[in-house]
Amino acid sequence: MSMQKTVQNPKRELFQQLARIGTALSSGTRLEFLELLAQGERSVDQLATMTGVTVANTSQHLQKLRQAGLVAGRKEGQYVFYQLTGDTVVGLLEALGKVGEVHLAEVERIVRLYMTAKDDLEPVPAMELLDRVRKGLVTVLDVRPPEEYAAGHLPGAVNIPIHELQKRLGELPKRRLVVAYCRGPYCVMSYDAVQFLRHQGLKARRLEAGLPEWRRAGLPIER
Amino acid sequence: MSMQKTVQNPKRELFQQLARIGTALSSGTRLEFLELLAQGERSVDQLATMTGVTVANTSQHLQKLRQAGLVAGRKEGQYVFYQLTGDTVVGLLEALGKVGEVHLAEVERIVRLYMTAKDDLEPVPAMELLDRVRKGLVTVLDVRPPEEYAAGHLPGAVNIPIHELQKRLGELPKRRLVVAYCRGPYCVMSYDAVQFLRHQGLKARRLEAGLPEWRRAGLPIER
DNA sequence: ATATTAATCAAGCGATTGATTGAATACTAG
DNA sequence: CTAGTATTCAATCAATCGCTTGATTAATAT
Repeated sequence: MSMQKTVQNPKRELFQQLARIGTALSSGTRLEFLELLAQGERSVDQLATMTGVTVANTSQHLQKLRQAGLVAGRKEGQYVFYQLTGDTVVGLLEALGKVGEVHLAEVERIVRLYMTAKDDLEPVPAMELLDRVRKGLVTVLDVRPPEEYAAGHLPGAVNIPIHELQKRLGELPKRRLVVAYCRGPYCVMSYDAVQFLRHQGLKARRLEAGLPEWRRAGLPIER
Repeated sequence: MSMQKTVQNPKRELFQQLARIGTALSSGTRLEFLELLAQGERSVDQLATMTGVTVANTSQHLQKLRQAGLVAGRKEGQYVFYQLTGDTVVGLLEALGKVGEVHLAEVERIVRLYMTAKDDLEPVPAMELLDRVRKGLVTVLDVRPPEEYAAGHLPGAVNIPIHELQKRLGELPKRRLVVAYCRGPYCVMSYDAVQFLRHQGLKARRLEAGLPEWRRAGLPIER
């Protein structure tokens, strides 16, 4: 009943505040929203339909994320577009994923199971790629939907959404190395693309990071 | 009532698992434990007395952290010593703090209020320091308790706990630059030390990171 | 105006959380 | 063995969480 704002230990108060961010990360659904928002801004019902979550529910989740300072909303017409508040948030998600892969057996299992064997599809480090692209030694393939590609993509990247890969196979070089990427470390599309291309006899590898990580690393982006 | 393990979308399952880590970070008390454990391993009641939390409560928190894969326990005699499972966890805490400082107004306020004006006590980047230490241009001051110093410290660092700083002031050079550090970005001791030393007419600055961040960056450590 | 669509608000539900308390295990010292 | 200590387990309770439902507030279109 007492509403006294006990001015406690400042450090404790600080951790209490940081814990609000932790709470924001404590729901799988919210993490899913964050990963989608890492690709660019989205409206509420875009997020709702993409995840299959109720609109009202989506709205509430977004408000929790906003209270934690992770996202910000921008009203345009009757739409409200949300986006991440900065690259530090992408860094936080990266760190979270890294810890999960290393220290949570269950996560490691899922990654290994569904993201196709990592050993077989060894990824390309981001730094290495830039050089090779400049020298024209590799073709960079963006397998995301055209809207996401339009909002920003790797320099010189070709955009062929994963579903059109089969019929547009001719656009890719037969001998040169193709490096595929998509949304991030947990985006399955680039895994599938590499697997498919290899099956077609092409030389294909996967980019280690997705676009958000690429941008966060301060590497150039094309529009 | 139904306990069916709905084999849903693998990505959803993955985020569900990562959310467990988020849940572990959703309590200020647990974050406090994590920060303490970043200094080195601690027994349950060490942590309990350091934070003023009940032993039983501490034990339960630690178990949640363990279930999230963030800490691991090692039994020795009648004690159980807990420690972080790896440097990735330190990285996660760093990322969390960074997001908080940048995007949570409340955190920024607390840091500015209690951690003493940042502008006035501009910190030294870690990389810069290593060079200057090798050249003998600066004195590195570790203001943590002797036990923590013994468990690992910066190369060539002098250990003078914050409480003994006044009476052992003679051990520090009057003209040379003194760089103080302690546990991490939210450790107030190094701020206080710098403020005190400056008041005594010495040249003093603060190290940006604490020991955990230093170690995580792969920089050398002395024992 | 009326209807439509996007987003939020408000109330209610079962499930989970953080903390307390007291008992139950371990291990050590005498 | 007994006494003491460190840790965990088990039960409890208020508070919070995630989600659903239905109403409400905006902006757009007819």
